[in-house]
Amino acid sequence: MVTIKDIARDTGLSPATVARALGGNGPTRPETRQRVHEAADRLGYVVSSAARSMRNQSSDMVGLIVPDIVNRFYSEMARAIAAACDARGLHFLLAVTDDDPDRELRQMRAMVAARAAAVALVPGPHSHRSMIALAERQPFVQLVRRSEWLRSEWFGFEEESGLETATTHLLSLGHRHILLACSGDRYSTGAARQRGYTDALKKHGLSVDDALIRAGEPTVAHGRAAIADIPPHVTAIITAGTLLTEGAVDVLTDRGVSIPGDLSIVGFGIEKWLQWWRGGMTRIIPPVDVLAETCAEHLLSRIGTEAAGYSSGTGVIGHPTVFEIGQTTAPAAT
Amino acid sequence: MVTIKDIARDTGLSPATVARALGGNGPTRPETRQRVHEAADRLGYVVSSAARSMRNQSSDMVGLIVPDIVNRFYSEMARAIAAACDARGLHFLLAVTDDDPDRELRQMRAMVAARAAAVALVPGPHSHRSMIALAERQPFVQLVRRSEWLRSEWFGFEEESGLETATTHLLSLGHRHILLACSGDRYSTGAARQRGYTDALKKHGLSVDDALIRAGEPTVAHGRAAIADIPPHVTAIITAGTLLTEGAVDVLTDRGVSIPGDLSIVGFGIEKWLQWWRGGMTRIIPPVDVLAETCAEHLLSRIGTEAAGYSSGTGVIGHPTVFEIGQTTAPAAT
DNA sequence: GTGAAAGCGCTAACAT
DNA sequence: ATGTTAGCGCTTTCAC
Repeated sequence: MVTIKDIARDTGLSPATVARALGGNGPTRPETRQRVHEAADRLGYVVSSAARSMRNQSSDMVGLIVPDIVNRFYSEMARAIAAACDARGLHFLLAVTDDDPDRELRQMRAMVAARAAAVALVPGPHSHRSMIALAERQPFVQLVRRSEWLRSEWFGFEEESGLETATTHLLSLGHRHILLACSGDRYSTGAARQRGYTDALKKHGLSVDDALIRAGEPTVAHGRAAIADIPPHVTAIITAGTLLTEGAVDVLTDRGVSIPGDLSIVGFGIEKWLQWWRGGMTRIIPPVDVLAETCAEHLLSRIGTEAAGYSSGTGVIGHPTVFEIGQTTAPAAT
Repeated sequence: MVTIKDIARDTGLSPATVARALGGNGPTRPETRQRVHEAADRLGYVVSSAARSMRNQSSDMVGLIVPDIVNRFYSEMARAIAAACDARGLHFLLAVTDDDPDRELRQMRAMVAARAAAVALVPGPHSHRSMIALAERQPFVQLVRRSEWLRSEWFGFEEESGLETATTHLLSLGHRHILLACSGDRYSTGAARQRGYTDALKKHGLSVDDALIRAGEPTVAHGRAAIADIPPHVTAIITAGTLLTEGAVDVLTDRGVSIPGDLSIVGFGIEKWLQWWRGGMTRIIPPVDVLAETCAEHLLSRIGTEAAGYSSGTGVIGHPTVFEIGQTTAPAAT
């Protein structure tokens, strides 16, 4: 391994001077700098970020912990944070939890072990209590979902109003029995979306039929399962999640259900295909790119400030979702 | 920052004993280990991976450098590598290049600076020459695309035969003027896909019309541009890339082109919606999940072996693609 | 403008 | 089974 010492030996300078020449910190004659850089290139020198962060007591890594990097929701976050990091000379530590609390904890420990400059987390269900102490050790934000224990800023969406709008749309079309596929209340998003749905029903003076709330994991599999049996009086469904929408569409396509003739459907997501499916799906669109940008900026701006800079009441930013009416919802048959 | 020294002071032991108790390496009395762990938990100790990698002359980081993490092609790779890392107690450094050679080089330097245990790269166009030396410093593989300069193992797809199959399919349906949207030959995949297309034409004794090969960047924008003007005698198109397919579908939907009545189309990709679009798109499917798995296993298995373990002729693994015939291709009008 | 020296936190070698 | 010591590569005083 080529070190600063090797360059010092090669150029006949001291390690200190070499470091200054390379880092551009202290004073160095331009000629010296030249000579040092030439030697560094020739010998193939690359700094050791381990040594540097040891000395500096901080690294240039920013961490992101997500349930699933294939999900576009989260890969957009990764893209935005990676871009923001690159612009600032920071680097990017990605961790995937698969919504497993143990894995989540391991990854959070790894972030602390790496002395990450900042960490963003999409918390899974039942986060371990020891996450709290780990989160306090650097600037930290929660994304999309919010754990009740973790005191931190949060960047997410106004899930309730999104679902309320969607539900109201169906009610105004005359639908009275609306099936909701969503994630369970162990996920803050699942809970919020259920609230939005039930609130809309209550505002219209309707009672909530618990059998029509199909809560489960936010997966394609649950999307399928949630509509495996649709009671005959149901005339509309809402799939309140990207993967749930995908699973439901898969089943509906297989069955050859006529949309919106037999059934109205409101989907959820940002994927382009939603606007191509059956002439364009009526859907809830979380503006993920905006959120990702906002959050990346904020998180990185907090680097260097005190870690636990969170004062309760601040920094809870719910971004509104967009509701787009397409061809998959129509008045209920009378 | 709580260090081993603090635990040593707290327990009245020496730093070395504490390290042994925590790491489980050297011999320690169970009772001592107990005491040390209790103190570590109480004080909130988390090991410094910087210090550890400095001492060990190696880190527990595995790097992946991709053009675009939102592209499912690459997020699948990330998922597979992240999972494989987690299973082995390694961690995951992700870098995004946006197909910018400068950014690619910066990210590769960062990997070397972090003394990554292994690195996988999806090379962009015109990789810098200095990538060569950086690649040699740890186990290294190329993914999907292949740079001619970089000597390393490669995991990708049999792009040529995939395109040849697709083109032959259209030829056998009687199409004689087939437009190809693809990436330029600065991308190894673009070049290979073009070869597959022209080979098929030549085998059928047809000449290649260069005006029908629309090469550009692998982006949605180019997918749109490539079919902005379709010459009247063209009866079929192939969009040889995921984002190109997306862009083309967007335009075709806007224009209300009848598929396959007016035009046959062969797409490319793994996304679920391809099988929903117009009753299922005829398409080339690269089995990305298999490739990702294979590559992750291989890369991690090489950790600890000599870095430049590449002998020419070895390790060029092109995985076959799948060709699925859907509802978007039909016999050419006569 | 340059050099000498110290120390970041950890662990392995060696001594007890 | 535990303690002592040294050093990984870098940067930052502090001298000169």
